[in-house]
Amino acid sequence: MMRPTAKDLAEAAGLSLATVDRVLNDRPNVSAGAVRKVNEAIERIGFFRNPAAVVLARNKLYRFRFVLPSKGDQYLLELLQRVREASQTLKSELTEITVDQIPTDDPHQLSRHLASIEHEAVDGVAVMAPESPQVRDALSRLMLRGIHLVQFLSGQEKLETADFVGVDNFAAGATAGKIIGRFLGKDPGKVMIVAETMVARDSIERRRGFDSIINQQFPGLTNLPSLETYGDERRATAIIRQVLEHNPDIKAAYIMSPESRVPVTAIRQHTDARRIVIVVHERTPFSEEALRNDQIDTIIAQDPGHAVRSAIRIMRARTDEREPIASQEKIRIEVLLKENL
Amino acid sequence: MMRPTAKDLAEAAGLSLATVDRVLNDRPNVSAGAVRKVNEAIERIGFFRNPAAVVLARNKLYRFRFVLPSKGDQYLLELLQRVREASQTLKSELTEITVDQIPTDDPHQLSRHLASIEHEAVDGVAVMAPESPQVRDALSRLMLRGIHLVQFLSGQEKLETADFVGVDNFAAGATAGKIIGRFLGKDPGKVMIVAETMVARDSIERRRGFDSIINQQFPGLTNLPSLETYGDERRATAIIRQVLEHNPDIKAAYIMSPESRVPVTAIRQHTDARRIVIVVHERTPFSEEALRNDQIDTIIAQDPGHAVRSAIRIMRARTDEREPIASQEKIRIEVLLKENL
DNA sequence: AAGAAATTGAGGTGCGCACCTCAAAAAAAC
DNA sequence: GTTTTTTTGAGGTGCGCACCTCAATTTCTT
Repeated sequence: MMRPTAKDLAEAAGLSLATVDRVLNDRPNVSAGAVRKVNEAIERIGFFRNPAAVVLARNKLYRFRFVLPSKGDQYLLELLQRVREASQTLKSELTEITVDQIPTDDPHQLSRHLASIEHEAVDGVAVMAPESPQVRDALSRLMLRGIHLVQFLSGQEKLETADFVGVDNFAAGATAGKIIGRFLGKDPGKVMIVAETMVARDSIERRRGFDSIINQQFPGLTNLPSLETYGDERRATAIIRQVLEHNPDIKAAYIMSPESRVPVTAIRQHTDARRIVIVVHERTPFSEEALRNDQIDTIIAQDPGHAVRSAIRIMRARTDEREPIASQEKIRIEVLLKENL
Repeated sequence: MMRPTAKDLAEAAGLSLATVDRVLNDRPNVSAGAVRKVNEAIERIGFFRNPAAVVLARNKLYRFRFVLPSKGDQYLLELLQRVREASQTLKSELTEITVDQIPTDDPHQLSRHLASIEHEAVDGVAVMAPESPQVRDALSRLMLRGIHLVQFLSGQEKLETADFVGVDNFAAGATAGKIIGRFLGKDPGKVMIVAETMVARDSIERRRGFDSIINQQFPGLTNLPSLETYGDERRATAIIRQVLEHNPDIKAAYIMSPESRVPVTAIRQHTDARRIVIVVHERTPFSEEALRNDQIDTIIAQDPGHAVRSAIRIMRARTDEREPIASQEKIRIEVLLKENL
């Protein structure tokens, strides 16, 4: 009836509590036979450590940190909000979460910052930053110091030994392509593609996914070269306008950057008469509103709340030396229409 | 530096540990002044009970139960699988989950079963069952007995005092309508709609949502009356065939029931030449495969794993007398294409 | 003012485990 | 066979809280 305790386990294994404790906690000086006996008994009586007792006895705080860009778009704000929420909720669960905002586009500064993170201060770090060899090295060294790393929402080339939280950007691009292709039907036309920069790995993969679908399945459509805004509003508005004027047969636009306000506004200003299909990334107050007002047609999103919680769960599991549950930690590529917002 | 403990709290409040304990656990014989002092001190020093210690001291198991239909489709199997998974994971977290499979379409039997659930045996129950006044009463009585109820994935009319886990079926139907409308473009045509039965509230709401979008936004399309399969394969195949033959201008099909194998197979048999758009509900091995093979175009899904975990989290929160975190517990209407499976 | 009732304090126990020490027993090495 | 090393056992402490008892103090009654 009652859950078996370690004492029951010791009895079942025919050993003392001390030996059982040694086996359970991988302490030295245990014979192979004892290990076997204990494991057998665990199976036999169905023993589980009471996690509450473990936490209490270890009396340890989980200390996790998010390293995020210092400036960014609305999506970043959403993300920060979710981290704060999670932090609040987890305060009562022995988990302390801090956020460092760093100019992540400066590899020097970022890797210096990463180098300054001590194992004494933190158990796990979730980093969202663009790729660079320096950063990659800094991350590797972080892991060597025994800190559990989560590569958070894209950026770096995947380190094999680190966990990753985020979507498959090739698939995300492909999904955008499929939506645009199907919404346009058989009419031929051109597709405008806007990115903040094509240096980032995310943009490259999205573009590849997008191209692959359009080229294979929608031969009537032609993808224009990617427009890069460099986060500059004036530049963005100008080049979008120019491209729209030179290509009256543009039927759709794919905004790959998480910041969609500037491109969408620019497009809408110059296409009053034409109704072109627009697909953007990430759910933000702006994109949500735009979807509601029929300014855009679809949002391809990854739920930031999910991502944050998933990263935390993974860091927690790693700290406990457990395997994360893969199925639960996969971030879905969400397709949002006005109807399922 | 250290987390404040109850002892620190007592000191800060200028009271004894015993009184603090009385306040924290709502025990009798405490003056209003003491309550005030303690609450003030809690705010001041930022006290949180160590949940691990609470669980350990209370030494109590969470006992939750899922009441599900006894027979059903692949989606039900998925659901059972997810419940088993969660049950396995939570075994190590003092949570015990049982499943009762009941012929939920027999209100007598179901309400008798619900009546037999004792508060001594279970802290919370998640019920998935079609609506009926009898069942509704049985559920109300269940709650009066102090058992926390979650209305699980549709079925009953919502009880105000109970929690609900599931999607908005009107919105789900609307989403299906939007997809079909946009995929078909401007071509006029008819849409076939298949349900298991139109008695169930879910089907009715999905149909209403679907109709509202098609009628408002896609005037070229006409929705045919709902075909009811009653879960009978032969009947389903026959009526689908008949309707397809009588309506050569059918351009799309919306399968509302979670069982999509029979209708999709029937449709594909009789539309080799025509390529009609098919939207189905729920991700199952069949629907997933069909999407991969281009037999269908879109799946509207609600993640069963999510739903199960959400129901458990809610029952747990209620048992702890905490508020569930609403934002985390909302089940999304997922739009699945081949690309974002 | 005396008795009754309500409130507070002091102190103990147990929840299940981690972590520690010291002695005893068993196995290995010589 | 003796010494060294390894393995085991017994026992204790503390983690932070819930829950209980009994006595002491305060507040309310009349």
